[in-house]
Amino acid sequence: MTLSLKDLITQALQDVVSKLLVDVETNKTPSVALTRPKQKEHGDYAVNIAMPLAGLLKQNPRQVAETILANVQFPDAVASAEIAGPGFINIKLQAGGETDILKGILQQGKRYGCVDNSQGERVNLEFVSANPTGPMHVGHGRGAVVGDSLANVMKARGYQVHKEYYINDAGTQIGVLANSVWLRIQELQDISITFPDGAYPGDYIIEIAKEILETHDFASFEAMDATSRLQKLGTLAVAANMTMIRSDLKQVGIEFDQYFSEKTLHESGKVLQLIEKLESDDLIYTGTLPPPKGKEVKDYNPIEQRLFRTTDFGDDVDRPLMKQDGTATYFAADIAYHADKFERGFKHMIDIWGADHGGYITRVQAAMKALTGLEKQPEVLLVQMVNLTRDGVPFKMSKRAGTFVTLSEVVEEVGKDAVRFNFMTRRIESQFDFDLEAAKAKDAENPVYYVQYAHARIHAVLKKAESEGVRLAKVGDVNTSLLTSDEASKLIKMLLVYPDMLETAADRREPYRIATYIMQLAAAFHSFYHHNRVLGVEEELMQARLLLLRATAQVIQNALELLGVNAPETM
RNA sequence: GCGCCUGUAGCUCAGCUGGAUAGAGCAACGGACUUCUAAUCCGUAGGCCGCAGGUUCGAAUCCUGCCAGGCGCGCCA
Repeated sequence: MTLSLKDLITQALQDVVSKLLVDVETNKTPSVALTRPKQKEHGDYAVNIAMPLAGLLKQNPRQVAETILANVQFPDAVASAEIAGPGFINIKLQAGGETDILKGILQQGKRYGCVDNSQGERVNLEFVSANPTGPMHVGHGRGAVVGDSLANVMKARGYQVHKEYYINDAGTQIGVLANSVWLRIQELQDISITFPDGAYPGDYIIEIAKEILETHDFASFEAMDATSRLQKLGTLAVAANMTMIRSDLKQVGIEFDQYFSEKTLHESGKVLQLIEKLESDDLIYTGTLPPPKGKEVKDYNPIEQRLFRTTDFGDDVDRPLMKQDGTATYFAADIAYHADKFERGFKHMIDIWGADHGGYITRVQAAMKALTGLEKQPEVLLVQMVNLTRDGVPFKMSKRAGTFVTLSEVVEEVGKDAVRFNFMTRRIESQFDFDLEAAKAKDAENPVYYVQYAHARIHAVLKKAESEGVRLAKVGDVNTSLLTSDEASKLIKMLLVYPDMLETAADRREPYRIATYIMQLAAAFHSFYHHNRVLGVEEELMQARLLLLRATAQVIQNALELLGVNAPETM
């Protein structure tokens, strides 16, 4: 791996820092961090290292900066370094010092910004995991898009990512689903039914009922006893829903490496084995839980039950693993699931959950600590709620009432690219107001068209060049140091920052950075385009500008691909 | 009552784990198409960074306490 210019400068400074600290007693050596200053006058890079050092050396920052500059051995590409403000060191590079890297972008192509690492850390990334009781709604869509993009960035930065979907195909909800389908099946046979409050009212249940009747005799269900009928219908309905969910996911360009069924955990006995193990490790005792806070519980009656000592591992209260009816709780299955991931060799797990599961994090992590000794596993990313509006008027979403808006409907209405890009324009910690009309609008309000337009524009120029018989010079022969205009410098800077941006996006699990970045990159390009003519200028300069355009197109394409968004050549 | 998330321009959001004069887009106003795609660009205006303390050379960023909004708090998943 070759060191970038930035790395070389950082190293040169770091060496001096270590030397200066030789005689100082300290347990920490401040690390040099180059930044890109906002103001052009502050040079190409700036370092604040003199400030933290000043405290340790008991000198004033500017003095320290002088000492550093007197001793540092910068690489040749550094034109000047001067002290500014309270003690910043501003570094200016030779004119065109970094423009060479543009050539690297074209040589690396799709790999620019990526890290090759076959030894990269294995990570299990679980996301979406929407219940198989209906189609995906918009809220699921956000988690899906974020998860998929995160997987892409982390892969690009050398992690080995395994994408997993946990199917909650066990528990009472499946019973409700099965019953709802059974009612609809009877209804389709003109049997009069009463549809209870608890059942799922959505029309998709009728579709599922129809589908099932296409391959199964009504009589065969009638012949069964109620329990096995519901079991059979549950299985069929889950399968139908998963087919639907997978197609919803495919519609936004998402596929998983593995779909993991909760049911199999129960059937294989893994859940019970887990409970037995905890029993034998003396982590379970008989006790009574206090009544819940928050809401009034009228008929609260304390029950004595077997409790898992999760409080010993950081949880607020101990948790039951078995319900009164003798079946396992969701929590029991979930820790069996995460334990299974661990057994499959994943020491690092990331789960993406909806904000409504926030209260669940501590108990799962506590359980995992008890079982595996791992700290803070799984690493949970909470995605805040999506508030859907149309022209500013909110939609009430309720799966129960059947009034939710499906992801599929939204994708059909506004398109995959707009959905994916829009979901990536905000940090996951902030709630998302998703307005259907705004997302659909093909105007400046919609950032996805802004960036796609930039890409298409570049290709328009390239095509024009081709049609005019312009022959692209060999990359190595292009004189990139001619790219000196303000707009060109800004654009080049944006292109150079790309690998750093990807690194933070991956390491900090902040894939939204990619979207923010592309918008800035597109802005830098549009500005360049407007002020610098590419075709028809003097040959050498034209070749340099064409190279810059190609590099820009490459980076836009790479970045959009990570977001699962198309980079069109014409619009 | 407790836990998690949020509060930055009229609106929607960035602000690179403490740096230099807090930035974009939309909306408003004023400009730029005989010239590579105007789905674009350039400019003007717009800010007690929720409030109050604290930490330090330096705070939108870290800590504490309030205020406001969202989510959650029995063997539902």
